[in-house]
Amino acid sequence: MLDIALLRTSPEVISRSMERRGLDIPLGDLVGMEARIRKLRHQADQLRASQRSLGKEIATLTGDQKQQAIQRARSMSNRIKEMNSQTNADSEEFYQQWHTLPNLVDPTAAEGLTEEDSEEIKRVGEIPRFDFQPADHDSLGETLDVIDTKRAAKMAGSRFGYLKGKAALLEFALIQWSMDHLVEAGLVPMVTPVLVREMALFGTGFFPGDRQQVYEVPADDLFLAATSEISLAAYHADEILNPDDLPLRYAGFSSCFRREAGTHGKDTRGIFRVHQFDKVEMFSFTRAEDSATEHERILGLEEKLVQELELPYRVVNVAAGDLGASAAKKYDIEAWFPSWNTYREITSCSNTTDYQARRLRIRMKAPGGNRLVHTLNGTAVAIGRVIIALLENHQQSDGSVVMPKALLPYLGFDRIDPP
RNA sequence: GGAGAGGUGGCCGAGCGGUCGAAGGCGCUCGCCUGCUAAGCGAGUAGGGGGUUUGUAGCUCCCUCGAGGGUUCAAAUCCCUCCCUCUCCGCCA
Repeated sequence: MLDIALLRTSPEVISRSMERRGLDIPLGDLVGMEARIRKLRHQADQLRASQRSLGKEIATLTGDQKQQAIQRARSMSNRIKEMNSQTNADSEEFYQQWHTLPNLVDPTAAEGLTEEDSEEIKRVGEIPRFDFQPADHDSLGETLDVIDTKRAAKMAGSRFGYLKGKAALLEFALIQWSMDHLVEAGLVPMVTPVLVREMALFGTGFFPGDRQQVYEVPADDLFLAATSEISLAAYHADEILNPDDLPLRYAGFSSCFRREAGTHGKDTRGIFRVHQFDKVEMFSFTRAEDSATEHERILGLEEKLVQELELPYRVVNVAAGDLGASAAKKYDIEAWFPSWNTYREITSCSNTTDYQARRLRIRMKAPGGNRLVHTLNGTAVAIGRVIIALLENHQQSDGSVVMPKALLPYLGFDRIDPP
C-alpha cells in the first residue's frame, strides 16, 4: 500500500511509477475521492466535537434545560451518523482501489514490461559441455528413481512430485547446509506456519491481486502460504520495533503451496513448477535508509549459496512491468538448465520498501514520530528447483549425478547412481 | 469436541453509563541529589488520522480500552456477533 499523503502532494510520482509497470490507472478519480472523504470526515469531526462538549454539559444540567440540551444533542448525533455512513461507504470504495495499487518502482529497476526485458547483470560459472546427450531432470529423476511424478499424479494430481531415496536426503542436506550459512550470516532460523490468515496475505501484498494463486481452507478461514515470506513478514505485524534491533534478519523454512492458476501447459514436465515445494527463505526488516544495501547483501548471500552448489547462473534485474505488487526492485538468479539450453529462475529477492510494512503496520521508534520500516525477502534455497538444477548440471555419461563438494559433509554419499 | 474464566497503555492492574485515553504500581527517559553504585526526589512516557502552519515546531479536533455492529444526548463500562488467550476433561503427533 502506498502512502496516501503522496496522492495529495505528488500524484504524478505515482502515475509515473504505474506507467513504468505498464498500468493505466486514472489517479484523478482517486485524488478527488480522497479529498471529498477527508473534507466530509473533517466536518463530521467538528460536529462530533460540539456534540461531545454538549454531552459534558448535559451531565451538569437538570430539568427542562437538560431535556432541551438532550434534544439538540440527539439531532447532532443523527446528523453525524449520516455523515459517517456516507464517508464509510466512500472510504471503502476508495480503499478497494487504493489497495490494488502496486508499490512504487525503484529508479534502478530495469525498464520494460516483460520477462524478456530483464536486465542481465552478470553471468557466473561455466556452462557444462557434455560429450553425450544430456537428459532432462524428469527422465533423470525417473531413471535414478529419485523423483516420481507419475505416482504423484495418481495420488494428488498433476504438478506434484515425490522426492525419493537420495533426492529426499539431498533435501535435508540442502536445508541444513543453507541454514548453517544463514545462521553464520546472522539470520535467525525459523520454521514457520504454512496456514495463514487473510491478514498476512493482504499485508504482504498477495491479496487482493494474486488471490487466485493461493489455496484456501474455507472451513477455517485459513490459506496455505505460497512462501514463508508471508509468515515471516507478518511475524512483526502491528509492532513498533526498536531501531537498535534493526536489521532483523530471519531464515524461514517451510513448505510452499501455489495453485499455478493460468499456467496450464507451461513447464508440465518434471517438478520445475509444482503446487507444493519446500524452501528456505530469507527475510529482513531494516531502517528505510538501509534497505538498498540490505537488498545487495541478500543477493550476495544467494549468490554464495548458488556458487557453492557449483551451478552456472546469471543475475538479472527484473523489469518494472514484471515486478510483483509489493516489490520496488527485484533480482532473480537464474541457473543454467542444459535440457532447456537456457537460464531459469531459482532464486528471487525483492526490496518491498515500506509497502508491506504499511499494510502490516510495522514501524520503528523514531524521534518526531514512528516510521515505517522496510522489508525485504529472498530465496535461499528453493529445494525442488535446486535439486533438478543439480541433477541436470552434474549428470555424468554413465547416468549418475555427482554431488557438489559443499554438500558432502551433509550428505553421506557423493553421487547418485542408477539403481 | 465438552465445561469454565478472561481479553484495558511496554508490563502488571483498577475502573463496570457522564467531567476516563483511562487510578495505582513496575519499567523506561530526562533532571536533581548522593564519593561511586543502590536508594531518594521531581517531571515526562500509547497509537493512528485531520485542521491550522513554510514546518517532522506549537496549538487544536477526531478515532482507538481484542474486532465489528447495536442501544444512548453520552459506552472501557449495557446488548449482539465474531476472533483470540488461559484452565479442566476428552482426543491426538
